[in-house]
Amino acid sequence: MTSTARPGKDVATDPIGFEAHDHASCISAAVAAAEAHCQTEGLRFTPVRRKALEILLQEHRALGAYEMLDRLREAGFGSQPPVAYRALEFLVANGFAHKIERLNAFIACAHPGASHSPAFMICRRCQSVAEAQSSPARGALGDAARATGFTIERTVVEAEGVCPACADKADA
Amino acid sequence: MTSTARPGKDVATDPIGFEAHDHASCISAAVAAAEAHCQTEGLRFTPVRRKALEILLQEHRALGAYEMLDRLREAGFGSQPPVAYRALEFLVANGFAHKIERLNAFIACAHPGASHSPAFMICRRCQSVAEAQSSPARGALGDAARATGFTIERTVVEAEGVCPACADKADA
DNA sequence: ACTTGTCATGTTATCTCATTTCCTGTATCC
DNA sequence: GGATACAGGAAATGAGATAACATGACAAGT
Repeated sequence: MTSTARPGKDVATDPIGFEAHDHASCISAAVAAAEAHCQTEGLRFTPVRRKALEILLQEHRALGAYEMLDRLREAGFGSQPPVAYRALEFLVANGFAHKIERLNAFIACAHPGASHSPAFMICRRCQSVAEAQSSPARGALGDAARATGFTIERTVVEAEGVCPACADKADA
Repeated sequence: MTSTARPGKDVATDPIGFEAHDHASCISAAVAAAEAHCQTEGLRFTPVRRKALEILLQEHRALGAYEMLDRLREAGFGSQPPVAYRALEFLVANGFAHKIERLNAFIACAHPGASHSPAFMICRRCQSVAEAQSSPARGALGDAARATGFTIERTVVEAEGVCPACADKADA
């Protein structure tokens, strides 16, 4: 994992997105954006859901459902799996988070609001995940779909490899 | 050997999977091809591995590891999870099968021998899976990887949607 | 023929991930 | 107030995956 496993502090150069972040403000901004979105859509941004999103943003990495459950329990919420799964399902359904199929884990959306067909780069060394955009329907896959009459509704695009930080470590 | 699935020949770009098959012969052909490949590569195409591949080919759909385990047990092999997982791992490692991350399930490779960066189309109604080719490293994802210094080693590309057969059913 | 190393298989136990089911509270609408 | 729809809590279980260890098959080296 990352060198600095201290949530909430000194994350300024956190390599996880492969870039630097002003973490504290990106959290509050994302939460506020989610809240606003829920308001306009008539969705309920309840305490568990808010807390789950905060946790994902704070960790800034892919979190398993049971890790999420631990955090939620610490925060005083229910401690049974469905509590975490329901909150995560809500976040994913509304574009505030994504599920990384390869890891069976969840991560806060890095581009909330943006039109979404996300792609992920997963470091097999440090497990860090970076989010990018993709348009898989416009490549060979799209051609195949059109040729067979398959209707694409959603895509999972996940690249596994080595992030720059781990590559550097290996060189040294 | 059959009309549609000739391993080793250049069917590589056919998005097969939502089409008719001469099943019996496509199974034996694929098994024979796998056997030949193992021979030349010095790999051991043991009874469990052969049976596992036959099962995948026969079912012609994505099979969970425990379903596979059930079939293997019926066929007189060991009945503990590692038996199935090891056989599946061998098949995947050698390109005879693929794992569908979205389903946590395994399917026989539709283009054995072809250079492999597979993409899948998964019907959310009937769970059928078709295999196509993809080159995700050449699109937006590849650009993002180069921009950040991420080295792509492997990609998972899975599209979820509705297959032509199920779409027809819905129309009717 | 015997030993050694390697790989495959079998088995137990355990771990992680995910869902079903049922019940309770609480907003909202009429 | 009563109906209804949704959210959350809790129990139990299902489903996916692996660690750890023992045994068996087989080829290579002596």
